[in-house]
Amino acid sequence: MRREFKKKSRVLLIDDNYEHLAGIRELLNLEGTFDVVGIATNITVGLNLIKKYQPEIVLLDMNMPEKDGLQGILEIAKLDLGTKVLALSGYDDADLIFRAMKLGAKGYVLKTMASAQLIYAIEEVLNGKIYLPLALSSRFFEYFQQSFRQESEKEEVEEENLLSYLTQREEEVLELLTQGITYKGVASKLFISETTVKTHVNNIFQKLQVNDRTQAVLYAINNGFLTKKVKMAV
Amino acid sequence: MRREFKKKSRVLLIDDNYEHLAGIRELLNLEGTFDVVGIATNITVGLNLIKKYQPEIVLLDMNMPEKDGLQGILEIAKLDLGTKVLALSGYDDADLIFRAMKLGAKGYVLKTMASAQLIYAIEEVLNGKIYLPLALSSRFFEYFQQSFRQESEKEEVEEENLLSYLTQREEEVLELLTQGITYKGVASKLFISETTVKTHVNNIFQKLQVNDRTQAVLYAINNGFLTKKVKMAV
DNA sequence: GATTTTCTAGACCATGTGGTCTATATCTTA
DNA sequence: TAAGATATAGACCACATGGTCTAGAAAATC
Repeated sequence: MRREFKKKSRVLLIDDNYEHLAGIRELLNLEGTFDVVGIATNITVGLNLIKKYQPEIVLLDMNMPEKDGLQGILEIAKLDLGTKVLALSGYDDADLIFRAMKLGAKGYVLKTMASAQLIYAIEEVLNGKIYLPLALSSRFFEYFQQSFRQESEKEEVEEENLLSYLTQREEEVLELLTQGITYKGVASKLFISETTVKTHVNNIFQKLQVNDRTQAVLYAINNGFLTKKVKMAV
Repeated sequence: MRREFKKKSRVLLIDDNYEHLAGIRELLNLEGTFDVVGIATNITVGLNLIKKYQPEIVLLDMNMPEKDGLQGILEIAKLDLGTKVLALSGYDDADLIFRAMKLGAKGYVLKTMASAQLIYAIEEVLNGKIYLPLALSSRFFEYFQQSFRQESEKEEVEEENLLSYLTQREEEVLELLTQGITYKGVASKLFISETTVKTHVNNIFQKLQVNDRTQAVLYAINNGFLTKKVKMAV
């Protein structure tokens, strides 16, 4: 590894708990491969220090008063300095983990974890990897899958909606309507007369309980008529 | 643990490679805590065996000809027997991992991994956990974050779209159009005359380069006019 | 202060849209 | 075989919609 010949990695710490802050600084200094370029007890100060010292990685506490950690991740990203964020938290709140990762945190570790694991996490992140301990990734995935389950359940319910009463031909017509095509256009696309299209459209309106094409299109979109084909294409 | 007093867990294997199938069966039988109730070299047969033997867990190969593994996950879920699926694959394809997890796989392991790790994965999944080895979860998260990054970049681009040329009043009118309201309705809602509404609408059409309200509404929806307010509220 | 933009609103007209009713051929289902 | 659903299509009518042009008042910008 010959890490000792490498330049030390610049690290910045943001945590509203000063004790904890000092503890981590101590730990990282002892490790010897890190250079703690700054510490801050709130986001605003932290952002200024980041701009000033351009650390490679920021250890960011998630549970802070005022501007919370999620906001912090966003704002650090906005600086566009390529700063990596390793989220720190006292709790393994699935929602928080999910959102932090979604916003681009490179990792998420619990404060209760062994210091060796923290060091390891930092190194992994510095090496360009994303690090989430097994216990947390497990929580993350439960949340992740649950959100998709809810989505698909909602979709199933939606399949029992008014759209299901449409005949195949009516669906074809509706699909063209959702592209903003006129009667004439639909007629020529489906090789039927304009009046036939009108008949279909009128039947669609009655089945969807709407009065005009705009409402029909809106109903279709809101009830997954279009997305069904695109979305979740396995 | 006293695992030896527990009932053996019913396991089913699906993999188009019979050699591999037999190998895993051997491994699990040696382990002693599993009861391999069936093996199949394709999804269709596998589904029938699942219905028959109702295994607690299915080890499902992702890379199969014809019906692929993702389809398999979906169809096993549709059986609604609470069968847990542990995905097996030869490659750490991020997209495949992402989609498998999205569809509800309880875990994902590589065929190249040590057998002890496979056993561990199976046990974790049987215990109701979701198991993704660090290397794979790392790949998953890269993919996951990238998809969100693209999404937000796309949104930023979209803010530079034709919608931005609309005046405030025109936006108000458009918003009402997206609710399927007529000229008359818009006029009374905004306390202006119907002809004024028409003027606004015509201006909107020109700015959005469309010919009718349906297309305008579609443009608005597709370009985040409505969702912008709701979506991604951190 | 002059210019531009925005919001307002009218007139006129062609055409698209929606409502209703009738009707035939085909196909499915009871 | 009769009944029902579906796809087709015509006629007629009222009105909503879209295109174009003109124009005044207010606000913003230069």
